Amino acid sequence: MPNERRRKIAQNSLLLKSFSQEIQDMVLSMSSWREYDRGETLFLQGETAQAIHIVTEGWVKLYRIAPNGGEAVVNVFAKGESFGEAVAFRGHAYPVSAEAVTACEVMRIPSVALLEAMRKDPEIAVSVLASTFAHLHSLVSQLEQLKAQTGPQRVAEFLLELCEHEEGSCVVTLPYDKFLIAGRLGMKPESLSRSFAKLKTVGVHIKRNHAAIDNIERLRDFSETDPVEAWHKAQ
Amino acid sequence: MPNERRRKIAQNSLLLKSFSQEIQDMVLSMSSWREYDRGETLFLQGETAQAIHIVTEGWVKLYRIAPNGGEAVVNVFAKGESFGEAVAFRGHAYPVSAEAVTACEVMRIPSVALLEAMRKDPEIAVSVLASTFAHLHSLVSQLEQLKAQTGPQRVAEFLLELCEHEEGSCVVTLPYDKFLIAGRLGMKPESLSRSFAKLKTVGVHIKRNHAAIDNIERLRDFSETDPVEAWHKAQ
DNA sequence: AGGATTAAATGACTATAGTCAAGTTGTCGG
DNA sequence: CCGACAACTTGACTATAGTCATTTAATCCT
Repeated sequence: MPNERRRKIAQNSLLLKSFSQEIQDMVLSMSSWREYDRGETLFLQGETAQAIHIVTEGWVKLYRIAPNGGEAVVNVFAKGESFGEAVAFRGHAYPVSAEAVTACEVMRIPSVALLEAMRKDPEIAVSVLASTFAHLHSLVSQLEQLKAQTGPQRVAEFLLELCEHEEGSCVVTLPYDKFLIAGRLGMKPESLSRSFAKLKTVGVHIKRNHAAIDNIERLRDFSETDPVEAWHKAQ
Repeated sequence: MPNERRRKIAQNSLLLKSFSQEIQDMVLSMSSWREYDRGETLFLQGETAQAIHIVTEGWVKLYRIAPNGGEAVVNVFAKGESFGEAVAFRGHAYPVSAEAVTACEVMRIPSVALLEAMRKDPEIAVSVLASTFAHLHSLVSQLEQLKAQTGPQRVAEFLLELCEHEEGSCVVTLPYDKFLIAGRLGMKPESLSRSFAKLKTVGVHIKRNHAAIDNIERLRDFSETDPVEAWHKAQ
């Protein structure tokens, strides 16, 4: 039975937050919950999905191993985020594998719980769709970044997403190790390191797992500039 | 009011095919339908979605313009495919723009039609999720390809998806022009051209808009091999 | 059929990112 | 405080893909 802190985080997730109190309680009472060590596997691609997951602590990565052996990080989820909605609902095979990248806590909502909730209130389906749409949107953004931006620009955008503010300067904490950030951005750790070095010219300084951004607008400008211009600026 | 041919195609779409006859009729009676010339815009990113689209003839591309001006083709849809489910349902802004890449016919299902259908039969939501999941899955595959495969390997995979069979030889028709194929695969037309040239060494020959594949298994082998090995093979 | 227009292929060159190897820094346990 | 280990950075080199210019081929239009 989930404790209070976990309940709260799960209830605030995009998936559950618009449910009525009653349905939230029902769903949560059917859910189980587990801790994972760093590096542990939650599920593998090809397994049949029977549950939706909500991260209540730590970070979980979804990745895919291509037939040629290459790993592609599809997404990394933080506390309060859910994944696997659309798959679990249909009982399909997972198209990705999931692994704990830090020690973490994950809530597991059996798909039958949601199907039952949906029967009580068809509006539930709209919430599930909303979560799924958020994932869809995030994938579309990633595709855009990979196809239309250079490495340093993707890194800039990644940092900007971590910023709380829209302007001025700030210091952000890198949420997970650089190896994983590189994977998430579709590059090798060495390239990430070189991208960071290039960003020095637009006022970004990396120290341990913190990035100091002198001027957020300047960084945004860099990420939104044409690659060839950006190159001149970074000289 | 949709004619018979269009009805049939729409009814066979992943979105509508599992609906009961009655609900299909209701949804279709609320739908409208339009022809577009090549190059015409169906909608632009940022517009509010109020309908789901089903292609009943021709090809439609979804693309996104990055802030730096780069275009990223997110997907290209053929006859019988639907898009925009998750967005329309929520009334969000489209995250992508849509354009006719050939002259085409598109059916427009207002989201209210589906919401009403869902109220009659909550199982409808499962169909919508199924379609959405298919899109999600396709995006995940694309990400994997971009992150973990070389250009020629992506082209090989693209050709394999067009094949009807699993083995032997075959001739496939390139569904749209090379400029668009290049965009879909995240490369420039010149690179696509060079990729085709490399695929000659694994028995692929391009003539006009047809690709002759001598041996499907050999091509699959190429697309699934480690990039460095693939390089030696293609020498 | 023939010239005009567009699509595609090729060549030369550059940039961007990957690879491999060596160095640096930081962390943790004793 | 020191050594061992891991994470990260840097350097040299290579490959892969992008850019720009040019050639070749295909299509269109009277």
